[in-house]
Amino acid sequence: MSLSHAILTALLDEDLTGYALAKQFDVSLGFFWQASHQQIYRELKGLHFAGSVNVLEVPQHGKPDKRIYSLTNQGRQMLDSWITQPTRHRGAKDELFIKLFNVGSVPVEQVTKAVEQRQAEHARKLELYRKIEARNYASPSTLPDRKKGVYLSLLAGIRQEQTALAWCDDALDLLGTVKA
Amino acid sequence: MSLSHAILTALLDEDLTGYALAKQFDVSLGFFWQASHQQIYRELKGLHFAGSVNVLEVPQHGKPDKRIYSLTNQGRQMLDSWITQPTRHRGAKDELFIKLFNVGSVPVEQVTKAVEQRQAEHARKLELYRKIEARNYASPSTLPDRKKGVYLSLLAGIRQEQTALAWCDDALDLLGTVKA
DNA sequence: TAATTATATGCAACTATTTGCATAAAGATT
DNA sequence: AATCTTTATGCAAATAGTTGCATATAATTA
Repeated sequence: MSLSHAILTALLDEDLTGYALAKQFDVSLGFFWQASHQQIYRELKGLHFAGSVNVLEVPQHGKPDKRIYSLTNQGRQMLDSWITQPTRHRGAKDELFIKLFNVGSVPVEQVTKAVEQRQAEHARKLELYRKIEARNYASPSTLPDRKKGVYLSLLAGIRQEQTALAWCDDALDLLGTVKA
Repeated sequence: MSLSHAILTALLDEDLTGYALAKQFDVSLGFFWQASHQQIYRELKGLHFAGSVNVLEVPQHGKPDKRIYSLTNQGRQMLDSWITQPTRHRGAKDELFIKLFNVGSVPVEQVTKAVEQRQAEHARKLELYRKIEARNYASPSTLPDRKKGVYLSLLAGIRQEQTALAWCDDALDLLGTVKA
C-alpha cells in the first residue's frame, strides 16, 4: 500500500496532475520509489474514491481534461498515521547477485560484462545525484526543516552509489582471476 | 522471471526439495533475492512442466512425499542464456525514504524512530554477514573459482550495511536539529 | 506432559506491478 | 512537410508477490 503514501507525500508541497506525478516519480521521490504512470493513475482514482485527495478538473481542448489532485485533511491524517506504522523493508532483489552465484558454472565474461554495465549505471546515477546536490544542497547546515529529509535521502543515494562503484572495481579484479 | 533463475542457480551445486530451497532463500541467495515457500513450490511446478528440472519422488510416511528437484541439461542451458541477457535493475523501493520526505510535515520523532529501527536491522545483518565471512571466507585470495561470485556477493552485502549504518548516524544527527 | 519448532507440501484469494495498447493534439526538430 | 517528443489520460491482460489457510508427523524444549 506504499504507492499511495508516496503519492500523498508528493502532494504535500504542491497540487499535481497524474502526469506531473509520474514525472516526479522519474526523479526525486522516484530514486527511492519508482512507479509507472498506469500505476499512478489507478492509485489516484482509488485515493479519490477514499477521500484522501480532491480533484480539480480543468477542461482542455484537444488533450484530455487535466485532473489536478490535492491533499485533503483525511489524506494528511493518513500520512500521519502511516508514519507511525512499522517501516517494512522488502528484501532487496537484485539479479546481478544471482548471476554472481553462477560464476564457475557459466562463462565468466558474461558476468564480468554484467558487472561493467552495473558500474556504468552507478557512475551515471552518482553524477546525477552530485549535480542535484551541488544545485540544491550546497550548504546543508542551513537547510530548512522541510528539506532535511529530502537531503538525507539524497545523501543516502550518493553514498550507496559510491559504495557500489568501489565494489564494482574489486569485483572486476577478482573476476579477472577466474579461469574462462 | 528471475525467481526461476534464482531457483535454478540454487540447484547448481546440489539437488534440493522445495522446503530446502525455501530455507536457502532465507539465507545466502535470499540475502539478494527472497521468496516465500508458496512462490517456490509454484515456480518449481512450472519449471518441471517446462522440463528445466527433474523430480525424484521419495515416499515418506506421515509427512507428504519428498520431491527432490535437480537441474536438467535444459535447465543449465536456460541459465547459460539468461546470463547473457541484460541484467535488469528494479529501482529500489524503500519506504524509509518516503517517510524522510515527510520530515517537516509530520512529527519528527516518528521518523527518527523509523531510522533507529533501520539502524538496528543493518547492525544485525552486518553482524550476520561478518560471521559468515569469518567462517567461510577467511582467506579470499585462495578461493576456488566456484566460490568467488558468492564471496563477492557477501562482500557487497557487508559494504552496503556498513554504508547504511554510517548514514543512519548522520541522519539521526541531522534529524536531531529538526524542531518537533 | 504440553507446547513449540521443524519437516514437507500445497491451494485460493488478494494485492501489486509490468507490458502492451489506445487516443489526441501541440510544439519542436529534421 | 514529415517525424518525433511532450502533454495528458486511461484500459486490459499478464506476471509476480503476499497473506491466509490447510494438513500431518517427529523432535525438541519448557
